Amino acid sequence: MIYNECILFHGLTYTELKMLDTFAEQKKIAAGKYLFDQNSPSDNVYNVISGSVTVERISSNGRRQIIGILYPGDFLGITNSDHYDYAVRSLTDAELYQFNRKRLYGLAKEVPHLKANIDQISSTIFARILDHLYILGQKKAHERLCFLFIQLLERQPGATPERIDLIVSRQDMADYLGLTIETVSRSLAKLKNDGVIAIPSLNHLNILDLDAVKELADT
Amino acid sequence: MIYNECILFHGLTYTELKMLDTFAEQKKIAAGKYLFDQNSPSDNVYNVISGSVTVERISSNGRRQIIGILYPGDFLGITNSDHYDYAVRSLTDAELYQFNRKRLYGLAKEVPHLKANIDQISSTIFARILDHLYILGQKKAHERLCFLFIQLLERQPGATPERIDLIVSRQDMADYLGLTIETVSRSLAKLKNDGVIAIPSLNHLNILDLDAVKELADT
DNA sequence: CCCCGGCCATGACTTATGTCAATTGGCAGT
DNA sequence: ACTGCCAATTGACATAAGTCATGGCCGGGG
Repeated sequence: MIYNECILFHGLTYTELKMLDTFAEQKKIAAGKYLFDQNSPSDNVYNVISGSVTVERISSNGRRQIIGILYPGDFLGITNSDHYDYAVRSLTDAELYQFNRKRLYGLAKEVPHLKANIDQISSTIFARILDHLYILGQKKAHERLCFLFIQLLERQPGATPERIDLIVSRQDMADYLGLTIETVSRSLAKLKNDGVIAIPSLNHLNILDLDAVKELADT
Repeated sequence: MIYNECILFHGLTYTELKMLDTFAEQKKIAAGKYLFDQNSPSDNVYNVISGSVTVERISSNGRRQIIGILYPGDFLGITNSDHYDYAVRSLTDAELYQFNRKRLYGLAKEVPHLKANIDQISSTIFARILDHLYILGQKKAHERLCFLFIQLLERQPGATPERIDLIVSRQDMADYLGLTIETVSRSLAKLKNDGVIAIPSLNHLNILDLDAVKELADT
């Protein structure tokens, strides 16, 4: 059990942690690979240790919606269904902890603290999805981008307003925000012209006017 | 305890049901009224008994996003947070069961079956939100409308393809689908012209080509 | 060092959706 | 039956976003 700061483990006894450990596995995945596909059986719950992954849904006609961008500490695969209704792809080389779902849920029945932690995680995910839903329904392109910036700033390790590493491609931004890549490009240009942000290099974002970004992103 | 078919109660003993009953109250609410406002303390969990309500989020600048349309049997207010991050408004006169949230969750700790039922409900809500998110990110106006039609058809009591009562106004449709009322009107006209649907009167929908609607709505 | 290929940016144009305003249509109350 | 009201439709127009095409930039492999 090398990753102990995880919310899943809060308040558990040493014995309980040891039991978790019996069905936890460490998993590595290369950048751009899929951890699992949409509709595959929901055998495991994962916890991101390092790197970054996206949760995405692809429809029969090829349109893709990115549902979430996950960082170390984040969970995925928590569901009551017997299959995932999304796929998970790595943005970077990534390491994850993999827990057998059935056994994790079984243990959670015995250990109230563990169950409470899982519920807390679900609740956080739900709140994020609601924000995202609102953004997609009501916001214009440049506002959606600001929403993304705030997400990156708040959640990406090491991010500061002065420097945020854009590990997502323009296409990923588009798929996360329900836009096309060209609209993303143009909206970035607009925000640059307005002096709200700067993009010193392709994959570096500098938020010049944080208040403006927050205002535009506001849910 | 007059409403016994509810999923929340599946598998509970008579004694357990009696305990639930001690903190359940029946609540009536007139059409168009708010059951609670956004950011109000999350004191209760509700179960819709009759009528229909919407879950909605309104931002500081006045834009409104309807997150869900709920029917008898549906739950709302399930959260781990101490406040709701949405408001609930009735579309029709409605009756609901109100459960004190703290006491319900307390009982759920004692009664694993009850906890499992709550988890099942949360899971269903989550799946719906994911579909909705995808629709808002990727679909055109007339496709979004078809998505709504399928929702109504599947969930509204008494709905058949030949006759669906539109208890939602055009504005509600717009706010649910992230569109304007005019676009809703025009997209309805388009679907009528294409022979996919008919609207015999303002609030009655007749799906003429169900396959086409399903195809357009597909998530 | 140079070339190639994958992103990204940008321009020109199209289209979907939003905005504003006028009109219609149904319904309730008199 | 008339009136007034509210919701929905429709038209004319504006604008945001999508589409298609081109060219630039940068990094990796030869």
